[in-house]
Amino acid sequence: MESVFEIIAEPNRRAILSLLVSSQQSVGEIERQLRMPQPTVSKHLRVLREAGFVESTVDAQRRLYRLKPEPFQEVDAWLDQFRRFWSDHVDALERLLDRMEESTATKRKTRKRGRGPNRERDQGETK
Amino acid sequence: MESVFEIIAEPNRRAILSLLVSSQQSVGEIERQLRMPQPTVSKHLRVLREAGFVESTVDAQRRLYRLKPEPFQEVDAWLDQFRRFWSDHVDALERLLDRMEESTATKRKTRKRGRGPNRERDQGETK
DNA sequence: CCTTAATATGCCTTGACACGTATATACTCC
DNA sequence: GGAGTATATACGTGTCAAGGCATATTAAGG
Repeated sequence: MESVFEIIAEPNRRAILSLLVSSQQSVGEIERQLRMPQPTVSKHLRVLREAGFVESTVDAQRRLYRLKPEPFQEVDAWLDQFRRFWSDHVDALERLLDRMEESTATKRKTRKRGRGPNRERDQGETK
Repeated sequence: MESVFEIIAEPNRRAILSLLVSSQQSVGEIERQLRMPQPTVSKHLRVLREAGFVESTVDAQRRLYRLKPEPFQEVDAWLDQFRRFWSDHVDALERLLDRMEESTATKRKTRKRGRGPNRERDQGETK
């Protein structure tokens, strides 16, 4: 189970991670909310912990699990190389929409610019 | 092979995707650069194509593969729910560094704010 | 202590998928 | 149209990880 990508490939693990966004949770709480057998939860948590996605503290017989940021940043870093590329496309789409608006004389001034970082544009190839 | 996450879980596929960032490539070029057997390349390309990561056009007997943006955006969208969380941590780290700088009287004024979007801060729990 | 609750671990089975090797398909050029 | 090149597909095999079920571990509380 090498990479962070293999870790998040598993749907149940993604579900657990999403659950933990709101706040830390005990194994039992996760078990109940996701309706999955307790051993399954524990095993996935183990994988997630060893991969650095979560950490746990002890509260009596409970263990409280919470997220850790690093692995997510790693995924984000990988995505980064593709951001330039895909914002080119978003921009092309926006330009297209702009032209359509213009010609239809639809009066919307500002469109919220998308979530793409690396906004140093201009380097054609909108093939 | 349901989700985009399973697709990018495979190292060779990630390698192919990274290759295609620079420009479109033929199967043979990928094969040579990554030193992997041609059937392997073709199979991975098939998976990537069916998942919408790449598309191909025909150039005589060659097929040129290039990236498509949508699946990457999907991954990015998933990451989004965690960004708030992890930028909290980055911010905490930055505050820490700021304090250290202050006390050591080190004279660096502006630190480049990290790559974290969703910069609507303030909602503690930097436990 | 013994019981109950909460969580972890072990073992087994099963299915998915990556790979290798062989072969099929498609296109080009002489 | 036959040889050569580029790419796709088919099939058999091995590996690995997820799930189910049973059981071990640890803590709490009477």
